[in-house]
Amino acid sequence: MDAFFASVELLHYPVLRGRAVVVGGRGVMQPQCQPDGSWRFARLRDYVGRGVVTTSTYEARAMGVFSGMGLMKSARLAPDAILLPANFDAYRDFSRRFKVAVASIASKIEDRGIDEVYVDLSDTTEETNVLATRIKKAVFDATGLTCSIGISPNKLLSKICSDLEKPDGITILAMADIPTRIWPLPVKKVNGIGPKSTGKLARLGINTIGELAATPVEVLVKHFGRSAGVWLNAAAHGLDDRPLVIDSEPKSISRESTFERDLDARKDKAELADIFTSLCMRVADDLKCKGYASKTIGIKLRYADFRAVTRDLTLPVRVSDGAAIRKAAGACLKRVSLAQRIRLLGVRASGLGPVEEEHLITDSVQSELPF
DNA sequence: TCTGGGGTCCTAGGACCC
DNA sequence: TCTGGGGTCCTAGGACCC
Repeated sequence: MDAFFASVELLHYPVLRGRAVVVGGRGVMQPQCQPDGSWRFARLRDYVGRGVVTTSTYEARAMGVFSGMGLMKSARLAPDAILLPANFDAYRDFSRRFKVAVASIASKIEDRGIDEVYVDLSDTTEETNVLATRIKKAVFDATGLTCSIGISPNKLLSKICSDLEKPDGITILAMADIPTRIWPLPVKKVNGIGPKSTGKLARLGINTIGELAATPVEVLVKHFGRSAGVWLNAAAHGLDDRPLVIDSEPKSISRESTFERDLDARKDKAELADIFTSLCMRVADDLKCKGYASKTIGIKLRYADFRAVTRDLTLPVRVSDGAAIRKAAGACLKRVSLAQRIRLLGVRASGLGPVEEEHLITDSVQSELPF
């Protein structure tokens, strides 16, 4: 989907079309309808806090404002940009609608988060461009939103080329097009090559996917290890044999919160305890809502210097209630240093499985006996 | 004025078992 | 006296993605 969250907001506030608009932050003022029928919006320049840009319109991107950037920093680039609070319920609703629309045309779908899917079109006989146009129309009819589609022999290439003609694009790519269309691109366009790998490759003088393809695999293996080196080489040649993952179960469920100011384990004890308990309760709610229980409870702390630590505790049986989660998370908390100020606290449940019934737990305890 | 929140996957070491 | 090899589970950290 193109600038998904921002585009959903524009459906709601069409007066903002063509403007630099940013979605993000916490405690951002909801747009207010004036007596004369006009809207009053928050401005980026007035934001104070630790929020980041969740999505920005293409007009805002043209000013250098991208996802993940601190709002205070982006305010220097685009002080007059409109700032809207995120409305995740609406985005989830539009997400469901766009996926249903795609599914009405192609049933083999891999869910890749709120605004992306992979679709297997290999069984179709329809002309590719016609098919892509039909999918885009179905999505637009269902949501009023545009998307961009990349069609290629595999997921790696489709992901890259879906981005080439954004917004509202269709890009069809064959293996023979790789030298002209893929190799000139920077390596970070490959899904899986992030900031760290991009930096490391740059230090080796490798900046484009073509330069990566021209690098002997032994050189890559030497610097990135066997597994990553071989993968980098294959990716640069557009090779990817991963199948679509049609149905998948969640592996973990977590909640975390960054504080408005860094908190001190001693001075802000009560506040931290409240936040910690509430995170545990939210994880418990999420687990129950989705019908899971968790064998491993973990915590995450981020200190004022942005260093993060995690601790895990695996329990004898899966749990899903807030009290049990809090108890396990509390035990994890005892194993981290609380000498430094804290900016983030998180609670995570993994090792997910069905909620165990009382008699099953008893059975399993009994069966543990060695006689 | 640094840097959200919800995830997945990988690596690597140690415990433990057969 | 100087000690295998394979497998699984657990833990911690880190890279990456949406």
